[in-house]
Amino acid sequence: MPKRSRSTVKKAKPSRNPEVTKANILAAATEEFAQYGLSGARTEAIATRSGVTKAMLCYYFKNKENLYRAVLQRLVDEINRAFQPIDWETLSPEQALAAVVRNYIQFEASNRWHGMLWFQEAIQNQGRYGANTGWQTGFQTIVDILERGIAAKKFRPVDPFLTTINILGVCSFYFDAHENLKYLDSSKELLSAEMVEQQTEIAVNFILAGIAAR
Amino acid sequence: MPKRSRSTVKKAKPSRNPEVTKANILAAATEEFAQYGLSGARTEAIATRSGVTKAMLCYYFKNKENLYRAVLQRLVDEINRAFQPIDWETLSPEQALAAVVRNYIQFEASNRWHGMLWFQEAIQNQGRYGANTGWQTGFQTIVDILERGIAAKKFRPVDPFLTTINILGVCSFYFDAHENLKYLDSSKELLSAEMVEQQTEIAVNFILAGIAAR
DNA sequence: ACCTTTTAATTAAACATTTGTTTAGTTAAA
DNA sequence: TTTAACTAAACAAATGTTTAATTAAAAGGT
Repeated sequence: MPKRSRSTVKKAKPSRNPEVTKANILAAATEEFAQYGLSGARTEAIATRSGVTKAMLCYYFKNKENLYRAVLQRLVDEINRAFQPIDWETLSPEQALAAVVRNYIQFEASNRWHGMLWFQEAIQNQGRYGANTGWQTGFQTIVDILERGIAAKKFRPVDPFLTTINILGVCSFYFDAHENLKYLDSSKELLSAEMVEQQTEIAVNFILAGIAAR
Repeated sequence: MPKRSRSTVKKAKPSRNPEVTKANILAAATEEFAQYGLSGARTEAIATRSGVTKAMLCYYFKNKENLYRAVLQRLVDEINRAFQPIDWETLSPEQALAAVVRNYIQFEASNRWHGMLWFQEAIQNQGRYGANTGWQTGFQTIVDILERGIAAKKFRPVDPFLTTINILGVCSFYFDAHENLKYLDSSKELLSAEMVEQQTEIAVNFILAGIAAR
């Protein structure tokens, strides 16, 4: 039997603080569910990762399925919060798109498990547990900007729906697939701040050039 | 407990033909491993999906881990075969890149489980079982074309490594994430021939415009 | 402050299923 | 009759959940 990967969550000693313990469990569960999905995740592994016993998971979250729901809910809250700040209407279509792309890449970079988790949710559970609310927010924002840019003749008359998918692909793929990509050039540390910064600029230029009117 | 999704593999009646049976098992296992990964996949499910008993899996493949290896190996063979046909050197950089992109999208479209399986392999097993041979072939091809196009001043002086990742992102994301994306517009059948054709053209234009010299 | 009582967080062990693998037997083709 | 494909049932190990006991903190009375 193959060994499972180690956690990046610090195994805190029992804190006897319900909020801290719950947060530790949620963090560990997020990792485990992102890697293995609902059915593949092991409660034992989540317990070890968060430094508590399996019984604690049921104590705070009743059961595995419920814990999974809690993890998804927290993620939805996080992404919704992350997409508040920018005031899109005051920017030109190009500036707005660049801002959204940077924002989205930044979010993917600081929430390594986000994309993976929705991915697992979709292919294992057909979105039963979250109706994939995780994508909707960012998606509509980009569609709107594209339509505005097309109307203003700043962008080519591309299909907004498919083009938004391709833009999200550029933003997500680097992070979602980085465990695969790292084998292609072992000298590059894909998640380092410098590489992420470099990829951000390249992605922004690539996307803007890809839809610019000429 | 959540129910698992149904299979698209026809449950053939016992054929008493070792080759056919092995092929059925491999097809069913490919789906199951793509959805759930090595540890999450259930031998019971693979057996049901291929219309045989669990014992057959051990009979032909010894154990789950070995069956997984066989699935990965078959995938590597398939992708290597798929990337033979095109004679890159006789084409211009633009033509060559367009051809590779079309070819790759075509491959993703007809091998729904390919991308998902390497994804699971990477995040669950850190590439232990295949060293991610699945990406290498297509990747280097694109890097070479980009370098040729840059040298010929047909392409902007982009970073070939990161740009190739972004190109692969555009080609893969539509299919890898389609279980998520389908919730965004339920009126569109993303894997239909027409939609795939449309997405192919949009992706080719988007990519070529994204790196073209101006 | 000090001791007792209560409450809640936590654990260890038990339990019932599930799951991967093996065994022994059965069926059909050669 | 022999051989190989295949099945049903048994087995042992794992896995999700529950139970009962333990620990530490908070609360309350003197």
